[in-house]
Amino acid sequence: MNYEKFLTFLNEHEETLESACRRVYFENQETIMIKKEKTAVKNLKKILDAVFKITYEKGFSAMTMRDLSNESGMSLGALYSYFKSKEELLNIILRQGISMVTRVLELVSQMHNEPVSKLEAVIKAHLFLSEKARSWFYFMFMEAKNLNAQECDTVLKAEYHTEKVIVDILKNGEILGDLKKQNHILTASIIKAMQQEWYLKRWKYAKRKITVDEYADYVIKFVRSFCIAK
Amino acid sequence: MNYEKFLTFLNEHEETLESACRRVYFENQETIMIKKEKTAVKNLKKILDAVFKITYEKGFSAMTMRDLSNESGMSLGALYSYFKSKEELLNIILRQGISMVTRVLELVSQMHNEPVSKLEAVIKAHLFLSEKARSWFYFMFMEAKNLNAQECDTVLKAEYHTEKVIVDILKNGEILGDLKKQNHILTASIIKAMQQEWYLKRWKYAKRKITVDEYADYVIKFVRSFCIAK
DNA sequence: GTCTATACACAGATAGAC
DNA sequence: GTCTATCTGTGTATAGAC
Repeated sequence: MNYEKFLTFLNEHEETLESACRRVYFENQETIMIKKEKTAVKNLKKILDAVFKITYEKGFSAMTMRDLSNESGMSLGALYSYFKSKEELLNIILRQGISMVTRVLELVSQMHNEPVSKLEAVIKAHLFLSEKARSWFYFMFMEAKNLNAQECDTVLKAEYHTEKVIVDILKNGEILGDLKKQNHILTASIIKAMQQEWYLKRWKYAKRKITVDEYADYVIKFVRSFCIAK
Repeated sequence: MNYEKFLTFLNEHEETLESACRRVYFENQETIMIKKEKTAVKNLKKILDAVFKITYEKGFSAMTMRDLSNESGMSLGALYSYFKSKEELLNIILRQGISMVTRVLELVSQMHNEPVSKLEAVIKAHLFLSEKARSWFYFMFMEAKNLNAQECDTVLKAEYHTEKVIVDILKNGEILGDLKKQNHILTASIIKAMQQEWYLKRWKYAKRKITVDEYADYVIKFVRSFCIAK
């Protein structure tokens, strides 16, 4: 699997950015006051793009509603018919981001049985997804801590869930004898750290013209050298 | 080297949190309106502790001066005799943090010659320092992007500098035949990612009772399995 | 050196015209 | 559905008493 093939895979499974906006619309129909789906989805996309852009530069809490109005090209009043407070906007984006990651990893995970290929597939899928939706990933990482207690718990569960996906593969591979005996939690954490590096320091790799395929292959080599049984 | 020995090492080289505050005082004497060193250093420590605590919970830009006043136990007026704006406070903390990291890594780097032991020493020193000054590291990572262009450049240079320390060791080790032929920049980036993981997800390891010594040893094992020539 | 009181700007959010 | 105008609370920063 490389990045290009992964994009095709995402399209086939209705996991584009546009369908993410459609999900946001359907899951928040009580608060979104717009009736026409097409209008709502189109504007939600404009809003999200603007949020990601501004937040990348100054963070969500420093972003003012007037900033968002200018960047999205919509008026203050119009914005407030898509969410009822700035805080709710934050929650909506984070919740949808988490469910997107979970869905995709689940899909990929079910496509493989053998531990080594499953491990590689899951690592690559996460990297490729973070490349495709990099502003979303960056946003989730940087803004998750600014949530209220309840929403914060949702994020924590997601963190543990993606970790557990890796841990389970490592455990199973150890039993089958394909993978070395190791501390599963520490290995999984380190793998997650390598994945995070990609979307947190995207600018560095862009500047050095390192592609996501090159980075992914290097991570896999690194992980293999430590995990594979001899 | 373990964490306890590293703390002794820091004390011997005047790299405590208190001396960091003293440096802040001496390097900003034009803007700090307090004359008595002892008073200034004591209050700067209170201010920094309060900034780190509040910022960890809600981020720097969401921290109000009133929050800082309450948490530090100093009045608004008093705070403004230690820095002339909230933005300047941010700059001061980031600049001092960067110079602390640079100094310590330089010190440790000069104590070793042989590539493998030098690599391990530098990796561990960074991890141990981030453990000792974890709020400072967390703050630097999360708030660096909210700087103006000039200050932002300082941070970038620091990022490249710490990366270069590792790259140089890898190159030298390759020449001497101790380390494998590899992409030095990618390996260094991945090592940095593992170091970041420790201070960014400190709560996770605290909850699981994983100590910095355990984490450091695991990182070293991981790196050795990939880097050492056979 | 530190405090309280306050200036003044700007934030989030809403009402009501179109 | 979207706009403009505006309310009201809260932000940073300062002035001047102690």
